[in-house]
Amino acid sequence: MPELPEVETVARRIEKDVVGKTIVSADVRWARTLATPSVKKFKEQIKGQKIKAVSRRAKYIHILLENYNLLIHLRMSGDLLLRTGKIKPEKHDRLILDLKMPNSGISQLAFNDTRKFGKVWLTNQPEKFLGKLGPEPLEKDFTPQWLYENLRKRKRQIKPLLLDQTFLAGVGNIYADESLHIAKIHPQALSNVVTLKQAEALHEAIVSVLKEGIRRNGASIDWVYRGGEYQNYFRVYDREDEACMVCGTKIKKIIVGQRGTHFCPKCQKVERK
DNA sequence: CTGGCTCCCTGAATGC
DNA sequence: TGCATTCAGGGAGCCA
Repeated sequence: MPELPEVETVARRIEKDVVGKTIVSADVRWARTLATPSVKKFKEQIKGQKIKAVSRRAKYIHILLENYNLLIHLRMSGDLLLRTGKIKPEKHDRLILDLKMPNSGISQLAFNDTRKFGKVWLTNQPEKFLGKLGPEPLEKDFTPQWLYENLRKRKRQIKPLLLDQTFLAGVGNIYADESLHIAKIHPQALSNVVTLKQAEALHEAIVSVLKEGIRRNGASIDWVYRGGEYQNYFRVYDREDEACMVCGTKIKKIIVGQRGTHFCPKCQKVERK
């Protein structure tokens, strides 16, 4: 499921091929994919807009246009696909943008999303939707000290807190489980009793796991999101009853904050202080 | 402030 | 074999 590394991979993949092109028309194939504005306004506003840049913020893909910002959230099963020429839509295409260069033919940017959880925003106030997000884990302002202080400020189970996008941006279920295992912290440990040493270990684990995910083009789970390799390197995620790579104990799966959670009961003990 | 629950969806897995 | 049911999962919204 697209988390920071998968979204980064998708953004980098399309960037070269769309920057500089002009959106000549939009085919909205599933109206509820548009968070804002209405289908009618979306089509009017996006028509003729030139694509200036593609970047990522948290799990959003940010496509900068001349007068607007196109924000795309892939949620569970979304993907962006680039096609050359006039090709008929594929199953699960929810939005198709026809792109054109001055001296070349049509190409298409398709938002394909099996489960229809994904959302697209067209806005001139991107900060309205991105402003409440926490820091980027791969940027300079995410430091061990910041993590320590902010974990201590809250009193929550640590895993749901890592998944909270207003706390830290971009971490999802897979990378949270992987990070906590590397840092040897129980997913239900309370954030306010984490030690500086643990926070430092967690910081390093989050950064390394996200970088490794990006290096392997993300993780492909089941039939959702294709092309990544990171699923071959999972330590705990999707490894229930398999041996922990550190101590050999069977990995356990429990529900934490309504999310499937994988951890090693020996390496990741609950802290009681 | 926190946590729990529901909703949005489809396709794979499971049940009979 | 085939039909019906169950379930995962990111994030918003609601409630306690």
